[in-house]
Amino acid sequence: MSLAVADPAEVGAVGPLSLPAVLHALSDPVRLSIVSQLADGAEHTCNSLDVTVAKSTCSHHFRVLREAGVVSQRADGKCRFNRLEVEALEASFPGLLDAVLRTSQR
Amino acid sequence: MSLAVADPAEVGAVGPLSLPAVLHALSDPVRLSIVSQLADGAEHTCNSLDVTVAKSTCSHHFRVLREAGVVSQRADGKCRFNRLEVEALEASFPGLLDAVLRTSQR
DNA sequence: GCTATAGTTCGATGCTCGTCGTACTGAACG
DNA sequence: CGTTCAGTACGACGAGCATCGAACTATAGC
Repeated sequence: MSLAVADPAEVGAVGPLSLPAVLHALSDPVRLSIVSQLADGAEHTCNSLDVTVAKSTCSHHFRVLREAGVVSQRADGKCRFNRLEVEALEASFPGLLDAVLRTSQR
Repeated sequence: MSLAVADPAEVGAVGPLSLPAVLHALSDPVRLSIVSQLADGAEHTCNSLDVTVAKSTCSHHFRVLREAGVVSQRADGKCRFNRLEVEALEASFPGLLDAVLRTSQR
């Protein structure tokens, strides 16, 4: 069964946005790279990103980012488009994303 | 012997200040609380902080923060005074500390 | 010299995490 | 219907981590 209710790792996991969870999600180099690549504002599929890990590992990292509320996912046909949750992050932790991206993108 | 050379967890661990390491150091609730309490700019000893963990655990957390370059330590008699490395953090990751403190202090 | 105090170090323990390959699901396209 | 493609779920494995108590070091005070 899969009725698309509020799964823990559902697409737009709208939780209280815990700061430790967000910081932990950003503390992994692979996830930091993902977030960095997602920062162009466009939607990306898992495959369209430049990651050096296996597919399942990539899926795991997206799950962590999703559960922390850092990214959201939208299914469209075969693909799942991922988006940085810029507004939600900015609302909860103003300036945090900017500070992280400023140094990780360079 | 202890000639005060460059130990890995020396007082003023001046490394390249890795962003993942800093984020990981800040991603633990206990350490976040420590940093938050250190944010008044004053120096604190381990004992003068309000932490709920054992002494050895506290020492461990300070070590992690030290190795990430988030805090530095100064020995004076029996006590070790800890300081937030505001300048170093601001130089490496401008705005990051502010963004973290703004939401964790409230 | 003893004792109290502040912190570190040292196992030990149990949990979490990052990684992988494989199996699975679900959609598109013949 | 069968196949391919995108992504997830499931173990499994090794490493790291948070936690503790106990032993240790070093300083200060008596």
